[in-house]
Amino acid sequence: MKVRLTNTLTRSCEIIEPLAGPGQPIRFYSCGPTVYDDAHIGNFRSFLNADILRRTLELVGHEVHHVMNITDVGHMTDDTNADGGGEDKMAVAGRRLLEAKKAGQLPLGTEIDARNPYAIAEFYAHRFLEDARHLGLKVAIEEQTNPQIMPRPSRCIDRMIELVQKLIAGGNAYQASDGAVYFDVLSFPKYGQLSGNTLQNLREGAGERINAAHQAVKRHPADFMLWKPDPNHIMRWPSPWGEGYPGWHLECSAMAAMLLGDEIDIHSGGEDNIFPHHECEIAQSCSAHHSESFSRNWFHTRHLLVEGEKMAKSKGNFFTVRDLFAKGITPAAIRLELVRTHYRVNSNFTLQGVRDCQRQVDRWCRVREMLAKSASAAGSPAPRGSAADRSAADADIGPIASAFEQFAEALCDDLNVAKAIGILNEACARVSETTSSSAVDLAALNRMDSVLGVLDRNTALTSIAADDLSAQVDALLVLRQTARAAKNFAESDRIRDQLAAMGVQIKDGPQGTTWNRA
RNA sequence: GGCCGAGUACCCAAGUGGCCUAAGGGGACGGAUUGCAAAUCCGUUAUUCGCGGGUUCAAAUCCCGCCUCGGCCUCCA
Repeated sequence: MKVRLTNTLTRSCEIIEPLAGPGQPIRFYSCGPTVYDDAHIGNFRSFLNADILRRTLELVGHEVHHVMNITDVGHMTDDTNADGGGEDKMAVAGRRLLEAKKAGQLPLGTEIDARNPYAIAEFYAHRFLEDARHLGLKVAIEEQTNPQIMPRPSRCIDRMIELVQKLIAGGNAYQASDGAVYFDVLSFPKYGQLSGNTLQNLREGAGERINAAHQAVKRHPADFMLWKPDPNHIMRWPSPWGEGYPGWHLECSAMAAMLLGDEIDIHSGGEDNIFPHHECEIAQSCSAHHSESFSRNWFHTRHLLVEGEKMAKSKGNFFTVRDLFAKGITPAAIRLELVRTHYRVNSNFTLQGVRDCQRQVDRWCRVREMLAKSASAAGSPAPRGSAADRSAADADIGPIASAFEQFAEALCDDLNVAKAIGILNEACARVSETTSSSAVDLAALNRMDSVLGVLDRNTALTSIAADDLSAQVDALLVLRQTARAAKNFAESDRIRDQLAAMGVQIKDGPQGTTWNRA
């Protein structure tokens, strides 16, 4: 089975085969977060779709070398001056942290030097990795044993300087009269191929955000910065062009080449990365390495709306994943809500949608428990490798196992997650408790979940405060059970109402009463 | 102005020329179950695909026009 994926560069759906040859790993680079604040659900939609792609490639047997950067350098606040002006976002984050500290809003035990940009980046990078692992981002889980797969640009400045030197030597970059080094877009005729923003189109567009004074020193208005000398900047390094900092397109070109090679298979990011970021990366990488292409396939996830509107702090519809964890929503439900809409369509994140996903995952978990119970009761081992064993298992193939091919095929078809979910649901409805195929079905379900990544993540992250609650709830449930045994239903219902007022919903089952936060 | 997407039931969403009188989930409604609930399980829930034309034996799917929404055009996932 082969994975087909829409390539932004060619605008067509293409089969993914390792560039290095059959059986070789797929080299996959994802643009990761910039760590001057907590990542929000929109960021995670893009990261999780990259994760689904990676897991789908693995499902069909590819080895995937996946790298995701954690950007801690080079982002400016001032959008009217794209050539490196404005304030460093780390400096702004430091001020914000300082204010939060004064207001007593930082979590207990947080000690951070808000004047040190590296400490700020480290603080948010750590929080990002926590969030990412909760949501099952495989690259972040692997990072624990192999830290280099999530590189930090601040530790790769040498590679960036080398790249700039190569570009200058090759005639693709120049130092302007303001001291900054710029990429010469006229030296790269394919500029604009990815985004459609060809130099011709850019000129017609006559962007109003271009600052005339800065444009004056450049050979072409679209030339972009590679190195900015600035002895007063909060994060700066020595370079042949003076102490300063690198342009923000440089990091991915340098780190992808360092960790994956000059040409890679797939490069991903959010749709807003298409231009200018990825367009500029292509120009830099191809020019520096004298190669035809930088990445064979470009994978872009469209933006997320929240409750039908563009996400914005001022609208009150801005969520970080931590906000949602705090509401008692499980990581699995958030993960599913963020990946169930096709990656090439804008999705609309809603709290209702998260609840839908929660119920969906709960149901799959129940099916899995049932299969596990039934399989262990039957004592039937998972099918072994021998031909005889396998044919015996085939005779007994259950609804989930027989849906597996279709499920995988849906994912291979440009990551049709919604269709795959539909196939799984139909199969779940046909699972019965008395079946001799439980072990086979269970194995198939677990394989499906190796892509969905939700079944082992369906537990709410509880806080310290929650433990007090559970002690109270348990005490009330004992009282209620006593009342019910005495057929004092008025009292038992009163206790149930009291629990409901505490935000606790209860279920009477054959094994006793269970509860959860409503 | 340039480039790129999208409009399918109350909500989310699959379907890109005939197997579509349109998957799947949520909700709602009906049934089973329950002391009553909740949860669970079963069933019902779009003759119709933004609007108007056209092509075709056949259109949600192709073509033309229109309307609406979203993204990018040097902060951004």
